[in-house]
Amino acid sequence: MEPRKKFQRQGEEARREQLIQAALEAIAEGGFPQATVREIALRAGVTQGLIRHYFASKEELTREAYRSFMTEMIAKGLGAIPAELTDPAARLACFIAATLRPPVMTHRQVTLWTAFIHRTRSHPDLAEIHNETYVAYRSTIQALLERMPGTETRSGARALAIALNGLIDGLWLEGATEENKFDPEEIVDIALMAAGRIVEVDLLSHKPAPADASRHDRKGPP
Amino acid sequence: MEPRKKFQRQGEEARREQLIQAALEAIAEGGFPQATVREIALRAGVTQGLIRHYFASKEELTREAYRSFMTEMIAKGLGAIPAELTDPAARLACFIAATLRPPVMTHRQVTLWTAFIHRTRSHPDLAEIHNETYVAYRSTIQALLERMPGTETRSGARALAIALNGLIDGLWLEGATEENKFDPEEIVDIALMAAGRIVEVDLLSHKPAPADASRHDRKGPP
DNA sequence: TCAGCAATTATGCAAGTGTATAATTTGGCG
DNA sequence: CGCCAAATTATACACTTGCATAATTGCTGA
Repeated sequence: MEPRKKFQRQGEEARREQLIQAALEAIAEGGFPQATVREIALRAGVTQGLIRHYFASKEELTREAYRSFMTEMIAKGLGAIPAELTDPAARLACFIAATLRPPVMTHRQVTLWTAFIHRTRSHPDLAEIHNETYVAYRSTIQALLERMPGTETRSGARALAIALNGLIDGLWLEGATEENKFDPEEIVDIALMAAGRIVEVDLLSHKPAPADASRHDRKGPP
Repeated sequence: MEPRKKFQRQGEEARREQLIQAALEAIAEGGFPQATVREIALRAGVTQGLIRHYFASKEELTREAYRSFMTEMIAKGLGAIPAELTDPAARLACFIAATLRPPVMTHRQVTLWTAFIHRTRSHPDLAEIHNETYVAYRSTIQALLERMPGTETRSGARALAIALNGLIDGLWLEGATEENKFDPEEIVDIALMAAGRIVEVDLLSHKPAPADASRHDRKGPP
């Protein structure tokens, strides 16, 4: 008879986070149907009973994973705007570029998004999370627009924010779909060109330089 | 003992179409997980064995449903452009407006799209269908652009087509998500404004009148 | 050190899934 | 009419799923 599996105890917080990450990994790699309780447990290196111990149901784990995913993604986009940058156009350009580059525009991210967005349609609790994060996202854009020329009226700002939001979302979706192999920076250039024309301000001249990929895996100088 | 169910024979073509429509209905209403073989059969008014008789597997039914759905949706958008319309700007405006109005921009359509797009990530055969239809869609836009000013160079036309495609897709997705209750025509106006600025041509003046809803359910005059 | 409790594993179960196969009915054709 | 292939129904099966519950183990505090 095989011996019982050895294990280490972990704090509640760490385990929950670990299970959430394992769930996201499973969904990203195999799609939602493959992300069974057993598969998630396997990836987390635990047995399936533990999931039930920390989450009342698989639905609850799904909810938390969705919230974690969306929150983190928005933070990544906003975090790319340097605090010391004051020019509204430059800030907007920064946000757009960050949204259309890794780690936000990624095959994995889009896959996860598509997985959740469908569930959103039949699960009101997921729809609520979608709403919260979506509103936060669009008001972010609107805030970036507010100090720019041509946005004197509220209705004007609203329309521009909706248009920009659509453009960015659409390009994000398009750009991370594996088959349309775009040059990494092409989507950013197109987005800045188009967004600039929509708000009638030159954004391309404020394009931030892409992160240097050669330094990506390094923590310090060689 | 209950008597065996009575049935009528139908031609192969009719049955296949019927099953495909039932599958789409099931997916649209209950999401992909609810669209089981039994559920689809129930909606089609047949027993589950029949599905297997016409489709080698559920996967095959899914494929055909996806293809049918996408083909029909593209046709709806293109079909809205009157043949006698020659002005390129007017034709583009027509296409955009049709894409952002019913029956293309609809909660049901977006729900179906989200259902399939996720499956696309793990099923190469579905990804292939996605690609086919997607390429057709974007080259449609590019064709509409080709005779417009500012698209002299190929690269210019390509960039504009990508931008426009992103804008339209993003607004389509946004506009049919139930929570953001937009005024029906608001999205169209915003799209024409933004697209017009991107291609630097006035599109709003070419906006086609919305279909008269009051005549919708009528076949003829009262 | 050791008892006790929470964390974790192990096992089982009922429901639902896609699919295979056998049994019937239908409609057309001689 | 009567027959036969094809269409359709009915039944069964093996498998997976989420969840519940019992059995163990690791850790901590006295």
